[in-house]
Amino acid sequence: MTIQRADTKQKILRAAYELFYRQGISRVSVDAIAARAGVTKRTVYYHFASKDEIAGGVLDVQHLLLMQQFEGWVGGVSGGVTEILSALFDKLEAWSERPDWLGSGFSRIAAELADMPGHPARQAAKRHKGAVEAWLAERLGDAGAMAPEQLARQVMVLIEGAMGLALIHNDRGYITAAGHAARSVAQVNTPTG
Amino acid sequence: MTIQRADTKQKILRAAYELFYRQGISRVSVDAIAARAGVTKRTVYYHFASKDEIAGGVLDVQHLLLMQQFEGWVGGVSGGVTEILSALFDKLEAWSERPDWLGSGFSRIAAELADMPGHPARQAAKRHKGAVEAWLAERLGDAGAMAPEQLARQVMVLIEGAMGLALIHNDRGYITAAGHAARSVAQVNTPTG
DNA sequence: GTTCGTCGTCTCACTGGTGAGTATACTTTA
DNA sequence: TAAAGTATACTCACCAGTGAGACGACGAAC
Repeated sequence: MTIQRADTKQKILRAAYELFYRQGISRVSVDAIAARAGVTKRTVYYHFASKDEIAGGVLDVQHLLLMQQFEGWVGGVSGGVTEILSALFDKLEAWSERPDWLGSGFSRIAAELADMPGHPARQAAKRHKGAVEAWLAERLGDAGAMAPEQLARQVMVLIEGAMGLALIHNDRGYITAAGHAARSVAQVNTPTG
Repeated sequence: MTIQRADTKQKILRAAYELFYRQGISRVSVDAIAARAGVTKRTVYYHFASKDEIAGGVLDVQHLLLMQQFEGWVGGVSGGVTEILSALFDKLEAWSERPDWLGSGFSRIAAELADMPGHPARQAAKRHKGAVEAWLAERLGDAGAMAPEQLARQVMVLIEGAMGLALIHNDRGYITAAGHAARSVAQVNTPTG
């Protein structure tokens, strides 16, 4: 039955996401995914051709969810560039307070698979980061930034670095610092007024 | 013989470094390390108690090498904050041009082991990043930065993010952008003059 | 409206291979 | 000869992926 099928597949994807986010791809076995989803491994391989395909599926779902997340965080902000950046980094900081927070799953998987540029999960990470940057550039442009693409790229670097160092040091102060830096960069980037 | 012993141990560490840097820890087997070092696995386990201990040893060596690297890059720069930051990001960009470049090994291993804060390699990464930040703060303070610790932290975020995104997108433009951002941040941070 | 065959979905049990780590014995050198 | 260092050959657990078939729903035949 179609409904049953979709349900099982979603269960597998959810289980895989939880495990992949915590442990990365290499250290998670398909057996573990199956066990967490409450099905047998053979069922997993009925729905997915390979472990890599599961990873690809997980990241596709996450990409959609995260774009909604960003839109929800910043979509309603009505001020200028500074207000957008403040809102963005505040939300990032709040997100990082969650007890199960382990940084950006996309970045961590890209780091894990650094030597495999063609891996589906690497490609998904690249597409995701590119989409976020483009979305941010548009938001910043609408808010009156002078060189929105350039500013968006610098802000992306700050987000990426803040997540990485907050994780390494288990210190959210890096996100605060990145927020300050983002506003400094925007200030230099903006016609004085 | 002590010399022989040290020699074999160094060979193992070098082989392990090359494999770990490329593939991370999980995907590298002790068999592979032994093969690359030209010894048997039993010999590896004579010199190291476990795979984790090999990883820790590798990162300890890398930490020393990288601190020398940074000192070599920036130690001779005699200008102010802007000159130091320019030199730093120029060197980072040049480093990233190397064909076998795969970002910061410390960051990538920290990402891989995100769920294991007590792992020796995680601890080593944390110590390393902390040491670099402290060193940078000192350099920036000597060069006349107003709030060197704060600036160093922001620059660390930019370095971290630049490495991460340059790797994901295979685009060194992120390092250039980070360099510009660093100088913007420093400019805001500095008494006008 | 009951039997039958088919299809989508799922399980059990397995393969071939690799993982970390080790028991034991041989070699070299002081 | 005693100790350090290396090798052969192994244990046991786990891995990605598969072969063969069981279960239940559903339409067709009668």
